[in-house]
Amino acid sequence: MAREEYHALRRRQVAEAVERLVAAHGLDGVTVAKTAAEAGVSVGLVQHYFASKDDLLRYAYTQLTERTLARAIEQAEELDRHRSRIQQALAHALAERLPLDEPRRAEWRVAFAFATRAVDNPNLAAVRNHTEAQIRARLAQAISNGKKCGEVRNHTDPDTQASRLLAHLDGLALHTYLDPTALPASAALAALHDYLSGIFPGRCRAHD
Amino acid sequence: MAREEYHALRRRQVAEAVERLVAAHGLDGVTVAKTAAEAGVSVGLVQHYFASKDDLLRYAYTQLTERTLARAIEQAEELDRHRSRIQQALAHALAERLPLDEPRRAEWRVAFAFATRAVDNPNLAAVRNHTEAQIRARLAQAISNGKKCGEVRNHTDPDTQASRLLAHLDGLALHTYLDPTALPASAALAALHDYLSGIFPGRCRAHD
DNA sequence: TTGGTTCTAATATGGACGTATTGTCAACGC
DNA sequence: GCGTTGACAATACGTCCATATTAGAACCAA
Repeated sequence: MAREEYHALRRRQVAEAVERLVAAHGLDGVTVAKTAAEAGVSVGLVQHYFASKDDLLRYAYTQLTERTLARAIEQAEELDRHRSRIQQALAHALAERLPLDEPRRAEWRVAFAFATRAVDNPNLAAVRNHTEAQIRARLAQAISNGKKCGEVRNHTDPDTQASRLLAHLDGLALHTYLDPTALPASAALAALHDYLSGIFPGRCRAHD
Repeated sequence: MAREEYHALRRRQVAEAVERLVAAHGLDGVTVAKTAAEAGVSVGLVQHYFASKDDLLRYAYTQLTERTLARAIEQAEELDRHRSRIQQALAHALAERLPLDEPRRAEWRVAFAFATRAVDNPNLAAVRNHTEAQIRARLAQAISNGKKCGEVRNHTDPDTQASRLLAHLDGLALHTYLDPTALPASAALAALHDYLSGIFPGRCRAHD
């Protein structure tokens, strides 16, 4: 294995340990020593691969956002290949972001922990805003496509609706996460579908 | 001043110092020593009035939620007295929860910090869920009133819509808070109004 | 072989923090 | 008057943490 590959691999191993710790005990529960133990390495190794704890957290967060974004894109493209309605494709892709079951709940927990810390941490904020901008752009593109296709009304503004959709999604996710009795996962999913129906009231006139 | 009053006053003074610290430096920035300094008292005093740091935070959070809830209710009742449309009254009351300007941003920051910590802290979670339930109930009541009045469609389910409305609101607040460039405060407010228009499409047939 | 990086580990350091302990002083009941 | 209790302050204690330091092992170059 090339030296560089090895380097990247090690960093990923440690970053994954961070994720597990955040999922289990929150961001406050992450310490360098615990991370090293979780990854089965020494503190020195962690220090060798990361200049500081902040550096470590930033890397872990970047890793996480890139992975989830890639998965969402893949989801959307998969459904696109099957010529589903845009609304359907979005519903599936966005549902990935809802804490519907335990694995997704854990992922959301980690992503959210980082997002909130990003408020006071410009490094993390940069990572978050970059990813969010990508997602928003893709959503806007999807809505724009919907207009050409006839699923979306002509006077709909893609950028505005994309922002609102994302906010709505995260609001549902937040509430389901914080108090699942008040907003059960199924209710959140139903709300997402209804909201999407509001943006995509029509039928696609034709596929190609 | 009665013994008990004095006691309550002291506790409030300290809790207010906690709020200022959270607003300025986040929940992580709150230490017992800093709280004492901010309140202009000694560490011993804080210890005297609060059994533990957790106790202190719980009290501060309770204080905060009660105050904001009372303000929202007052807002709504004020507008009710002026016989505004229910939609208008809700719009005003709910806008209080959006980080539209610096003071509200600071308040939201504090409330949000506690809400997120509530995930790992059953004590704080109890405080949060209790308040949220009250708000949801009032929203549902407002929507229900809207049905009787003709502002709301007959097939609308008040509880469901109240939950979704609250989630939407918090999603907007969250996004505006985390990245005001992506979702400016004005856009969040506009989104809230549009969303409310969806629930309240009609006109009130009559007042009394 | 020698010498120098790179990788990994163990341990040291210094600071921050929550809380316990102790002391002081005033008010109050007896 | 005198002990007791409540309000407050100062400081001590023990823990945890990020990071610095030091040391050794592995590998490659000269």
